[in-house]
Amino acid sequence: MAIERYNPKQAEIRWQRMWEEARIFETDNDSPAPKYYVLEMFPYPSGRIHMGHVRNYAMGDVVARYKRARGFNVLHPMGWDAFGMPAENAAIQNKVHPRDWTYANIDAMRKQLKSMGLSLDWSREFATCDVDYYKQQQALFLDFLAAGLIYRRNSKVNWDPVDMTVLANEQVIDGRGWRSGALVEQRELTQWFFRISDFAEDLLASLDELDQWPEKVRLMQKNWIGKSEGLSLRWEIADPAAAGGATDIEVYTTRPDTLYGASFLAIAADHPLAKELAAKDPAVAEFCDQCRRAGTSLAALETAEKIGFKTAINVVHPLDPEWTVPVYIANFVLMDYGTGAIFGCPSGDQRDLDFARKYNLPVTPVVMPADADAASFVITDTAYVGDGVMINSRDLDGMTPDAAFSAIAARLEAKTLGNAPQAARKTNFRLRDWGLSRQRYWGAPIPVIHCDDCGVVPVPAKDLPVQLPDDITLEKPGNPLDHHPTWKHVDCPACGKAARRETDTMDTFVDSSWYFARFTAPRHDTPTDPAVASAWLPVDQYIGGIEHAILHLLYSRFFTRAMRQTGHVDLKEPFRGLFTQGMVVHETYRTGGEGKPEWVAPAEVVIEEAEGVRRARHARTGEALTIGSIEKMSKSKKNVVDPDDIIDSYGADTARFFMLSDSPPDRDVIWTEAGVEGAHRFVQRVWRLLGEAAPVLSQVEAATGTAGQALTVSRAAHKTVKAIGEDIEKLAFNKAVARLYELVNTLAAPLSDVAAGKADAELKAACKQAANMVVLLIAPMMPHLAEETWKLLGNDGMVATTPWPDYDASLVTDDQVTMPVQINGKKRGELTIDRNADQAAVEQAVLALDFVRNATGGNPPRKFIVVPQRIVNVVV
RNA sequence: GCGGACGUGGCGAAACUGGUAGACGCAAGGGACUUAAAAUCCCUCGGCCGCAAGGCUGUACGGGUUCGAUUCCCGUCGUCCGCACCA
Repeated sequence: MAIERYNPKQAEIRWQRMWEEARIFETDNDSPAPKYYVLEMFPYPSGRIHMGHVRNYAMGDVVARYKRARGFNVLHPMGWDAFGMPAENAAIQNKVHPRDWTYANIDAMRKQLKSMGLSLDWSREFATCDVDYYKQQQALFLDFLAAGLIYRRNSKVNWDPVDMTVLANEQVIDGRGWRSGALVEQRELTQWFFRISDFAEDLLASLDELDQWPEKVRLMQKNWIGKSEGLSLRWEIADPAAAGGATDIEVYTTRPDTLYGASFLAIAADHPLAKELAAKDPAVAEFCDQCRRAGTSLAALETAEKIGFKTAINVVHPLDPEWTVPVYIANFVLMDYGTGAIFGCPSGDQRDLDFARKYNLPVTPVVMPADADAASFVITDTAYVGDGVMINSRDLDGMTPDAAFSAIAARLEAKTLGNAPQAARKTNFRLRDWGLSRQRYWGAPIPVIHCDDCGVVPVPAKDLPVQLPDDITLEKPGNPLDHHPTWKHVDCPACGKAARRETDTMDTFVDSSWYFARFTAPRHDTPTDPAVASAWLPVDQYIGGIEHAILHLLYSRFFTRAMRQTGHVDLKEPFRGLFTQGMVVHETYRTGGEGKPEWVAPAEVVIEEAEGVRRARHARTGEALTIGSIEKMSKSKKNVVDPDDIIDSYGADTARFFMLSDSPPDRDVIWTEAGVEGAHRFVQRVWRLLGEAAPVLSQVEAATGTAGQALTVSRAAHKTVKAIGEDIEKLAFNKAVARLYELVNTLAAPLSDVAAGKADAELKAACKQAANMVVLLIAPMMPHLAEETWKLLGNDGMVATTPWPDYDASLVTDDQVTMPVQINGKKRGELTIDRNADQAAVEQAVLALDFVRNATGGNPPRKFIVVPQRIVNVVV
């Protein structure tokens, strides 16, 4: 019987409307069902969704629909990370207000997302640029400020003197502003900071509990936090007059065990002592300037030679009053790590060694490998950083470095210099406090007021929101809020005198550090409804790109702790499960010219294959094109495929299904036209097979088969139900897809028999059951096709509200197992035997096999290994 | 430089906890149906030998442990990612 091809265009819109009208994806906070919160990283409203979004949201939607079918009360919201620079850039380029540009983009993208048929609760939607959202964020700011979690200090920033703006490190390219091209200056500005470094220890320790996070992300965060244990140690200045009165220099070291190998001290160019010397000596000043200039260019750092400036200062070795070492100012010492000063042990640190060789400083080995000979062990051009045994270290000789560390730490902690212990054990972190001030318009205003008399005065909570003005000029360089004629002028809330608003806005990372909490009660009149937030959080499954492995996730973890401290939530870790999905990549095509490639979009390319060689040519001009490497879809390489085009020609189900098939979800997936067509063939195949059998099956009650072909059908279906459930739990969507193909392949013949009227009652019943299972199994991935076929098969209600099918455990294990039989570890045959056959029975059966008898020659085998239900190995 | 991940057919991949390597898909080749095309269906598809049955070989490379290794260990090569003068 012929059946019309499936028309996704009509069906998909129809079902999207049905779901929306029935409001089945709107989540009730009061449902008694167990909660499940699945969240995909919310998008920046750039204007159009891209294939990366399709992949991300397809995955999240599988989880959401699956968990819903499993009886969970699922929260699956969507919103917009809507503040940020692109809106300002667009405003300048297109003369459109950042707000209008942003909300227009949101409208366009919402429409696109809706066409994907995602089971989202749109009633909770918000954008971070909504006044209500940033009002609540300002309230959080005030609470954090009151709790001492935010402070203000001077800090160096990258300043673009042409655009008159602060640049993020990523916006500084080769020492120049990314847009103006002007040489970037280092400026000191007063900035607001979150005290994230106070939480370093806890943020690090809690990583161990995040066992549903990728190991890779945990490791990246661990390295980013960068804990090191060492000793803070003061060296007495031998000649205080040369140091302008300072009496000691404090250094930080993780290797106090190498103290007897010390041959110099080095301080950063920004060290207070260096600044003091520079004030008196132009040569020092010149050297320090040179260090700072080199420091602005990241590229220069990699190749920078270690250079130093020898000061007139000498310091006394902490363990030998007769021993002094010189003090250098050095370009490789950083002021913002440790104390900005180090002691150099050239034998145990490559940088120190390079430095010592350059300035002819002594190199004394103090640690050698345990099996080396102390008399002959020398350091030439490679420092020895490994473990081993102490040498040339007086009474420490023979100890391990660990023991020497403790011994020296104990000795110097007990010794006093001035009126204080000379040394103290100290833990250092690489993690810096998070600067949140941005000198921009399109962000949440920082709600404080500066008063000449009262200083910094928080905006009273009743005066929130501090709303962005609409009438701004973006063409003029600098911060639009600062040069707005009236906005910043207010009266001081404390004394009533004329005062000024803070004109800085918040870093957009602030917006995304708590949105997951806001979704739990998005219209509440405080940042969260603490009881509701605590019931929903943590997010059970968070899905997004690996590019947020450090900053966004770390900031969100900090924010959750800070919100707990201020009573907004009662948990520490916001995301229980994290999944980082791979990118969508595509071949690139370019015109032949070697010098300047012209990239050509896939939509304009025709691929031909002859004699195993793929060739590309331009669809319009016929010009031969070079097929380039496979890369992340990007505008610059033009290798983008527009989701709208795909949904338009194949439907959302095909796009979703293809995004989930083939590649493991954490790996990159290659978008190919052939692959999409393969996915679409499957959509049509399911439709055809079920559709042709539907006239019969819709008249039949589903039942499990008990014998013959009916039993085979039921076994296959039940096994797949079990396997796909397990696959989705593990987010192994590619495997779930493979099993669907497999099941549909085995059902093809029986379903054709049913359609042709060649099936008996039992087979029909088994096929009905199996067909229903297929529909329910494809539903999380291809929800529209599922609804359509569900109806076709004569079932009631919507798949979206139908529970996940149960499988019969007795059907998923076979009575007989076929085990490979190996002789000396090589497979020589098979044995099919009762599943529960004991060792002796297996042994007897195996020894009776012809090829085994030939191999053993009738003799008893040397060894006989049986792994039950797995394999047999006979060693002869 | 430091840290980590990975390396399996022409391609994307699968293989539970050390137990039949290559499921499933794509591409390719052959065939059926068709006036033809599309669609659909059937067959082949790691390499070598063989008419066949079957055998040998094969998971980057070289070793090792084991009855048995894609999986564990050591070394080499390659690719990718993160951090980076962090004391």
